[in-house]
Amino acid sequence: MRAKILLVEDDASLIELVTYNLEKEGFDVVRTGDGEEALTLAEEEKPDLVILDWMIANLSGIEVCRRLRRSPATANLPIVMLTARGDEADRIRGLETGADDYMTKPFSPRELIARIRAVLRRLRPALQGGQLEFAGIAMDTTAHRVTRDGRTVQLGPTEFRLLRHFLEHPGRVFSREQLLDAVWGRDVYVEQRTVDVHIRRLRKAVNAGPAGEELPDFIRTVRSAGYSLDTSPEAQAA
Amino acid sequence: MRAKILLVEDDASLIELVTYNLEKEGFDVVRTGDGEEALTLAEEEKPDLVILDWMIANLSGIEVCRRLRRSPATANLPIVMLTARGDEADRIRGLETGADDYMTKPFSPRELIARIRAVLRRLRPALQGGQLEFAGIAMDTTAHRVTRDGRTVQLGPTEFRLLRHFLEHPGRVFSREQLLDAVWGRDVYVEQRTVDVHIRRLRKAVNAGPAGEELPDFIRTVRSAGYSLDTSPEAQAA
DNA sequence: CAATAGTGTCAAATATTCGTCATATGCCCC
DNA sequence: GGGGCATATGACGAATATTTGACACTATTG
Repeated sequence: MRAKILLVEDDASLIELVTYNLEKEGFDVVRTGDGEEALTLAEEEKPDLVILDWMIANLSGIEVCRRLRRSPATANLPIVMLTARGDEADRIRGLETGADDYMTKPFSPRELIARIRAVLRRLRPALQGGQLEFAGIAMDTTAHRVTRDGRTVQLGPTEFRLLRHFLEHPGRVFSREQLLDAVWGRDVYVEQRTVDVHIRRLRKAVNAGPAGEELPDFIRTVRSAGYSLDTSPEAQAA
Repeated sequence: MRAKILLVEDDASLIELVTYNLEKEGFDVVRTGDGEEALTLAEEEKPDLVILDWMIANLSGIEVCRRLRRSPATANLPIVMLTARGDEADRIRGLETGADDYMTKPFSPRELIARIRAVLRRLRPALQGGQLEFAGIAMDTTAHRVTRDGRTVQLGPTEFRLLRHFLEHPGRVFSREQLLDAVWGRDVYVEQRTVDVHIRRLRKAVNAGPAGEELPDFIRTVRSAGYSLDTSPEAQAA
């Protein structure tokens, strides 16, 4: 998932420089140079992070920061302040008002990116790792939660590990033996056919539609070879 | 609760300066100038944050950072790198290796404190003596008060810490072992099943409705994995 | 120092998940 | 079209994991 960044800045050349670098790094950028508008955009666009200049029109950056923190909808939005005021007192004031990081101009775009990533790494683990996704099936490994098209799917521990293994190796075909090694453990003695049963349980749970009916199967049976996530174009489209 | 800070630094005058300022601000400080020892202390002392100098004995700061991130026990420990190397490339390397913030010498102690607070505000909201809230359950960590839908909930000390831990990491699943480490302390020998009992007591206290009846459970049991705050959409709606 | 609240263990009661089997169904090749 | 396999499916007792109530013991409080 791409992270969306709200850039609040009124210096045209800086906007260009920062936008260019952010987009190059795979972020979506929304821009404004106006403090009031920044507050509106923060609510409406639901950005993952705000870069906030101190000197902007209508409302100072620090005031925007304060208001963002006060509104429940944006109280947790990560904020990186970015400004020409290099004064120690200002930096401290910015941080105490609720900014997560503070950089003074002139700054290195690469360092800005690195700091943004550091903040996001903390705040949106989902944007980093722990999150696996495939054709509408999403797994959060830290929360131990699986959803299909947004609806929670109930899985037993073994089915959970099995699905994780498939999601970690999309498309690849695994023999029953390989699956037993990877999912059950190398030294467990279990019938190979047991895998079939768990594949069945996994299919049943994940393919169950909202109205009790069947969604397209996401596991491909490869006769005489094993199973894999179905990465064929038809399955993807579904 | 006072936050404990591990200061990894070998310049005596800096140690003194930083320690003085941290203690004045109400932090507990643990110190070492040795990289290997830093790793041991990070595990044993369970600090809330590490201040890490780049140039230290035995292992470089960056290597310590890398290893802290790699070990599951310390992977989430906040790290502020602090060093004379002001090189942009070094700063970026530090941030990319997993540091949460990066300051270069010479630095202002007040700014260091402000940055530490900014990081802790994110990572350990409870240390700031704030308000934690989730789905109608509110905890005032300074007043040691918990309410559900406005009604006060009576909790024992252990249940309180347990709930706080969940509120600080919403949605994340913790094994019994992790909970014992985090809530009871690393060196306490207690049966893992004891966790179940406290989960039960916590549930009983918090889920008790006004008319003596049951509110929806806010803790999710993840079979064979542990427990978590229930952040599923269904639970949120309730 | 008595009263009360809080803790950690245990064991019985439940609840869920697992592995296997027998049978049904499908697929491929002759 | 008919073997001969391979996979799918439903059922079930066994194995695991969690919930719960009771109890003895330890802090804490006044």
